[in-house]
Amino acid sequence: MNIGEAAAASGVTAKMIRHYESIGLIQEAGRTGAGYRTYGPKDLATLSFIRRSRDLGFSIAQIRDLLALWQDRSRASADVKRIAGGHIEELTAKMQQLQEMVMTLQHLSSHCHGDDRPDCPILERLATGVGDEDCCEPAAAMKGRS
Amino acid sequence: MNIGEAAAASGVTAKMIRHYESIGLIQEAGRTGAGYRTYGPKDLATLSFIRRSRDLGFSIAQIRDLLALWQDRSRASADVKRIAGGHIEELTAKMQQLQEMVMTLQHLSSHCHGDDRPDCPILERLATGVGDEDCCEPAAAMKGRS
DNA sequence: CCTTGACCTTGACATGATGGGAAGGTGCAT
DNA sequence: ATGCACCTTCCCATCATGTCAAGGTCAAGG
Repeated sequence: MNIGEAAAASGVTAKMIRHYESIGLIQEAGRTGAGYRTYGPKDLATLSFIRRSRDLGFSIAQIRDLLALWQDRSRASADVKRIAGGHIEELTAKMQQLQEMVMTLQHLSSHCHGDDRPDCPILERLATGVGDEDCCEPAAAMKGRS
Repeated sequence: MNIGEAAAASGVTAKMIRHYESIGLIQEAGRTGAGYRTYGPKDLATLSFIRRSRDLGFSIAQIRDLLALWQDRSRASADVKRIAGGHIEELTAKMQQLQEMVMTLQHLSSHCHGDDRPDCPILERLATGVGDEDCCEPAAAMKGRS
C-alpha cells in the first residue's frame, strides 16, 4: 500500500503521515526498492487511531501516550482514563474562556445601535476597559481573566 | 516612556509591542538618540486597546480593522457590530466543536472502569471508531464532524 | 521506445501569536 | 569604572498543518 492509499484509507494526509514518522509518532514505514513507503493493515489501524484521536482534540503528545497504552497489553485502563480526564478538563477550560468572551461580546453588541452613527459601546469598551460590564447583569464574565 | 514601561502599563509584552510594530499593526514608535523606542499616552491607549481586543479573542486581522474604525471618527457603528458579530459566530462554532468532543469523551470515560484491567472503551473507540457512541443516549455529538 | 500524467521523494517555507535566547549597546547608581 | 537592568536586532521554537518546488518512479498508451 502506497502512502497515498494509506492516506485515503485512514483520513490522514500523506503529508501528515510523513510528519508523524519524522517526529517518531509512528514507526518508519517499509520501503520499496525505489524508496516508496509501504503500509500494511497494522499501519492503517495506527493511522486511523491517530486520526480519531485528533478528531477528539488530543495533542500529539497525548496521542503518543495513548498509542503506547494501546499497544501495551498489560496497560491499566486507569491510565487511559486519566489522560482522557485531563483532556476533558483542558477542553472544558477552553470552553469556559470562549464562553466568557462570547457573553461579553454579546452584551456589548446588544447595546450597539449598528447603524450609521459612530457611537459604539464595543469600541468604547475596547478603548477604555470600562464599558458597562456590570451595569445590568451580575454576569460572572470577565471577572478573573489572566 | 520606554518599551518596558509601556509594556507594564498596557499589559502587552515588549516582545509583542515590537512584533506589532514590525507587522504594521501599530505605528513605528519614536526613538531616543540611542535608538530606544519611546511611547506616549496615545501609544499606550492603542496598546491597551489591542490587549483588550486580544482578551476578547479577536485576531490580529480583526484588531487591525477595529483600530481603523476606532480612529475613524466618521465610522458607522454597524461596521464594528458586524466584526463583533462575525467573531461571536467563530467563537460559538469553536465552542460547539469542543462541546462535542467533551460529550464524547465524557461518555467514553464514564464507561471506563479506570482500574488495573486493560479493558478500555476509550481505546476501543479510538482503535475501531465503533465505540458505543449511540447505544445509550441519542447524543447529537460527533455526527457531522469534518 | 518515449511521452504523459499521476504518484512518490525530500526539503524549505508559511501560518498565528507568542516565547526564549544570544550578542551587543545604553542608562543609571554606586 | 563597575555592575546591573534595560534596550536593540536577529534567529529559532512552538503546534499541526498546508503549500510549493525540484526531481525520481510507475503504468498506460502512442
